Amino acid sequence: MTTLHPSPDLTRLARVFHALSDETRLCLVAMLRDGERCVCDLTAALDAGQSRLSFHLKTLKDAGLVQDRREGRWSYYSLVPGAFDGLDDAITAISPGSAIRRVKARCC
Amino acid sequence: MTTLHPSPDLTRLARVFHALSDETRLCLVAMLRDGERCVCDLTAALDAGQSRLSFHLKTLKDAGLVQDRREGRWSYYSLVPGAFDGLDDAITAISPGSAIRRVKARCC
DNA sequence: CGCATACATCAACGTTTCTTGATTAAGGAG
DNA sequence: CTCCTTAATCAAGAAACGTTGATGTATGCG
Repeated sequence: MTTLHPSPDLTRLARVFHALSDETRLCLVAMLRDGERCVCDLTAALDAGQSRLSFHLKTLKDAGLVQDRREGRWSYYSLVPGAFDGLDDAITAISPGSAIRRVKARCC
Repeated sequence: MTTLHPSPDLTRLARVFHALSDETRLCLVAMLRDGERCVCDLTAALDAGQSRLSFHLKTLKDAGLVQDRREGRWSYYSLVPGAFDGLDDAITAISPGSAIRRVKARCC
């Protein structure tokens, strides 16, 4: 769940890439690189509507890239440790030599 | 154009990720890892409609991930050398320490 | 308690993306 | 030239996506 290494499942990989395929979400990831942030900070920094960010944060969360933590009235988001490690490897893994064989039966 | 290193422009990065956010396209990338392939081979291997693959190949091409070459009646597609290098770096680059500052003025 | 804040969720809408089948263009075989 | 093949492109429709404003749900303050 935290790293892409073990099972470069195509569906999951596609979802991760989809999560990263939006500028707003890339900005969110960028900000979270600094560390944990509450939604209000992100909203202020990005000058974006609250429900809009909520939507994008959910997308990132569903892709397993960020996690949230409630504290009082605030939600704090942060990057899932290691979630970005091995993205290159995952791509490389989509190759005849490795996990692709399983996939091939299904799609290639 | 071939590598992501020099300018981790958010728009371009988002487009690359979008190109990789589809299972069919990930399969295509996987097959092209083996080397150059003509469209008819890809169509046969993926058991997909011709115009469908043409669409996805165009998407990958527009993102700068694959290139094509005409030879007689056939079109041969292959991965753009180095296009996948530095994807990790690009993600890392979306961080407060580096190019993000330029971006921040625009979006963060 | 009532009220304000922080955030998620929903509903509606416009936009983009993907799929399918038809058409078009260009190459080669006869 | 005619016909077949390969593949790009187009047009139409379906599905997914992203935005906005409204509503819902906690939490905390007075």
